[in-house]
Amino acid sequence: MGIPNLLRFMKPFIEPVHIKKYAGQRVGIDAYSWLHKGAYSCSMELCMSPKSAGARRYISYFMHHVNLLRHHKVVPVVVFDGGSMPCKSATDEDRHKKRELSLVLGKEKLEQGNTAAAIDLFRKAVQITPSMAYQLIQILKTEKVEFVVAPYEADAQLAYLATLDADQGGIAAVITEDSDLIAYGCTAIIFKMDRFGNGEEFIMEKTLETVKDGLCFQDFDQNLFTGMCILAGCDFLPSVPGIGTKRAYSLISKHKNIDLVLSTLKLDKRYSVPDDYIDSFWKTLAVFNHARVYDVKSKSLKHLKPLEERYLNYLAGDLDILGPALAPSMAKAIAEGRLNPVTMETFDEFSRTISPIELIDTSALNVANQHGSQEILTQESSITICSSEESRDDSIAFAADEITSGEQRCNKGVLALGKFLPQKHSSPAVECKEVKPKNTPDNNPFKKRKLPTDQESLDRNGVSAGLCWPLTQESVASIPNERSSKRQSQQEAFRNKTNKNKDERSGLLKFFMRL
DNA sequence: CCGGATGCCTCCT
DNA sequence: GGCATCCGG
Repeated sequence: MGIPNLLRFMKPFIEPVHIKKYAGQRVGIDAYSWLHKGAYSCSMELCMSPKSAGARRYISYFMHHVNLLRHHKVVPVVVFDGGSMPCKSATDEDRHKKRELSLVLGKEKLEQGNTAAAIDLFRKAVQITPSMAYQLIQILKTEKVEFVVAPYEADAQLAYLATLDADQGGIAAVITEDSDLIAYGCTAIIFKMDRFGNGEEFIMEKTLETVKDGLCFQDFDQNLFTGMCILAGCDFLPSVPGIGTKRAYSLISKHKNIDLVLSTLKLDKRYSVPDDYIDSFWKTLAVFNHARVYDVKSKSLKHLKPLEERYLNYLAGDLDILGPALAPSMAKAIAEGRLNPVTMETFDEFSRTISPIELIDTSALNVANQHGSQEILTQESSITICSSEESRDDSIAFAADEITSGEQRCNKGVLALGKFLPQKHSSPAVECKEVKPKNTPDNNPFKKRKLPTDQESLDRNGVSAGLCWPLTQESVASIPNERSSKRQSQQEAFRNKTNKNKDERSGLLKFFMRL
């Protein structure tokens, strides 16, 4: 849901822009926003006959926008969400249930012959599945459009790419609908881009130095800015009741210090601050600062902003709030769209019934040919993820999940795959079919804090509760050594938890050692 | 004035 | 996901 009202609040710093401003540059695309809008045009088909040609109109929509960018000599870099996408938070759970209800009601209406009402309900039932993303990826590959599947949040991946130079695979701006990009400190964002290339632009640097409409961020650094966003409420942590963007801004603006803001808030009798709020706040800030992203160069996971080794050790047992680490082979497979980041399944080739070329309509192809893949290829992008060498990937596909099969991906199983996965290949090959991922890892435990419905997640929260936060600038400088024994036991607990899932994992391990 | 809850819209014609 | 609107503190 992003940060409620943040865009409206930031309106004075958002200006009209046309995409041609970025001619000759690389621009990142939050795939979810175009997928969702595109799906709206074929919601009924997606609900009733997901494998029909009509159900792929969302791909035409997407490619139209891609080709619009190419037409203006902008190089698109498409970024998909990775783990934990379908079961993000409690509110997502609610939405999911509402969508399922709409689907059922829609089918009823259709049977009754009330098409108009049915269409209305199907629109409310639209969901973006990994399968849809996978099908789009096949087209992006044939069209030589660069893409990457983020290990977790696409937003974090986009913010990371925005920090890199173009020759390192970086992007000059991000196209999205999601205000979270602001919280991640993304340098340049284009919101609400329409099919003609008009949008609204947010530039972080400009915002931090301009005074407008009584708003002034001149004394804000990135942490204060992100802190303001977290206070106003975000997907990871709901705001203290009564606090929205304006009060968040006032508080940060007044104290210019997060510790002070939090302690002031805690003492203020007008608000009831949950006991674990301050703790959670710092964790959330750590997620926005150090989220796991995929580094194309090293083909492994990195942190959005570097997390120094000593902090890594310090946080050892608690790093799962960033989502489990993934072995490079796995991170790579996810990033390249070969592995379903939610279920961790690869697939069987039989699940894919349509060849990529059949998925795209001819009009899209014509436009593509006009503006040409050629020029895109000649653009220097030393890091093109989807290279032709991977044509073998065409035989692999996401399991063709129906639009209705949400809950199987919303797995309550707790499994930290992460740092205990082997980093080297060494073992005999194992058939894909032996990969048994039914009990899939829950990718972002921190988010699950919002819905601690099962005992395991409660246990885990119990474990995290005793950890060594916060990571304020002050406290980071003086990490206490005396906590080492505590840390040790936490690590041990973590290890035990991981071992418990060893068997479930072994199939996966064997498979990935082969990669 | 401020924040929160609610309900409608995103496609394309 | 956003946005407009109305309502309650």
